[in-house]
Amino acid sequence: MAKRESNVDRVYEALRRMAADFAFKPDQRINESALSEVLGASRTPLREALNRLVAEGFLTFQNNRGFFCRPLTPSYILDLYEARVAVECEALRIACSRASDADIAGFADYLDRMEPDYQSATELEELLTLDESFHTRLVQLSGNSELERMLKNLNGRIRYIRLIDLKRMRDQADGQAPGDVSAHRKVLDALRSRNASAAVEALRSHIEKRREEATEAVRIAFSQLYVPDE
Amino acid sequence: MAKRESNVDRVYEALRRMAADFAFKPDQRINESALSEVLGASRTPLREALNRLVAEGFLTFQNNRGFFCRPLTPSYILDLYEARVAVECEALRIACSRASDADIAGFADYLDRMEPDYQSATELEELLTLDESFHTRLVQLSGNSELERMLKNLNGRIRYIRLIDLKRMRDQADGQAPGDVSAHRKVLDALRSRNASAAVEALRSHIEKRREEATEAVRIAFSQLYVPDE
DNA sequence: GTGTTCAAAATTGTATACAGTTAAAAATTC
DNA sequence: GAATTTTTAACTGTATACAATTTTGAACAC
Repeated sequence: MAKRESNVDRVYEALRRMAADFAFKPDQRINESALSEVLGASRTPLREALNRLVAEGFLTFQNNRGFFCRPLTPSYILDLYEARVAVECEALRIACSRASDADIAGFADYLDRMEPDYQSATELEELLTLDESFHTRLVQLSGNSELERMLKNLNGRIRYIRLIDLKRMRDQADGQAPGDVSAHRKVLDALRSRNASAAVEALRSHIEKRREEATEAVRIAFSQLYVPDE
Repeated sequence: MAKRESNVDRVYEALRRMAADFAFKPDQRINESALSEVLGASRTPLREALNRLVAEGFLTFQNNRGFFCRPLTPSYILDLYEARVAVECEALRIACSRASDADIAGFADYLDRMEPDYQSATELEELLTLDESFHTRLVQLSGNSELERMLKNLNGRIRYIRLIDLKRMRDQADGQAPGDVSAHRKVLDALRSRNASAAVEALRSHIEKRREEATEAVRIAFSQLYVPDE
């Protein structure tokens, strides 16, 4: 029986999760020796995994100084969401002209099946997974694996931001509830009628609205976090 | 005096160049020991560089089997060009609404200065660099470093395809000459008048036209390459 | 010849050692 | 006591060794 997962893969997955959840403090150096002990692997596979994460934009790297956790700044958040608009809207445009009727119907079914879960979800992680999977499946309808890869990367880096946003939405419940899928339905309806420009505009405004909320949520969370301590 | 560039950086750059120019045969395993000797470094930094390239999509990796050069297939080429449309068109849209007049004027100056070089360029590499820099600078006008990072990655992987395309354009000279910048001018004019939708459509059709040519050029190049040998 | 089995060789996976560099602490100067 | 230099410690960079795995190829059966 062949071993399916290598040590590097395991370490990589663990690190990605840690980076996505900001288990590392922003801009702080990551100590390789300490981390390798925690993860139960030597520095060699650890550094290979860290190099992957640098290439993917989760971490940064400086010569002879090591690996650092990338901090969350407003302009970084803006960049990530704009990149999502680029990737998702173009994927949707392609899907409108290229996806089969069967695939679109399958996507519609999926949304129907998920809606009850979406509205009854109590855990933020659960909500987040459902939201992410809507966007992922949408991009998959384009059949373009480069766009899919890009979205996966962006989603990984946006995860923490989304969590902060969802937390605020649940706590405050001003405006729409976290489980609102009406924006998703609007996109689906336009897709079903193969109206590319309407679909793209619906998706664009959905993502941009979420970006505004998220930026504000992160701003508030950080202002509460960085109270001058003494 | 601090050493600016590490061994990994040097190896990474060499490998990226090799991968972009298909110095490795498609789908063939990359021998780490042999390669480390060629590059004058041990396997440790070599593997770190290889891991970066896998994360960036230049190479693939299989557990216990090693690193492989990714083959050029028609659907892969399509995916890359579609991703370019996604990234560049959204960047252009953002640039239309956000770039300063001064930055746009600077971009126009750049195009004016480059046009003579473009038309007199004899080396394919030179033409390629000029074409790439137009698109890179365009994306930089958006001020979004994620889109810039994405384009850089795509350009790296498309390089070889573009070379094949330019070679064919020069050899055949059917249709437009390689040094034709009229499509670039059209994009610039729309950008200058801040007409986002016109600019985006001009850029989209430019990239898509190039994609069609490139796909055809690669098809022909490969059909000549893969003649049954005996 | 084709397919199978097994041994040998080659190759990858990872721990470890040590050199080179940076960061921290201590000593020194003003 | 603040700033500067020197010393020490910690950490990163990379070569190397060896274990685990895969590939190769020879021997064999049919």
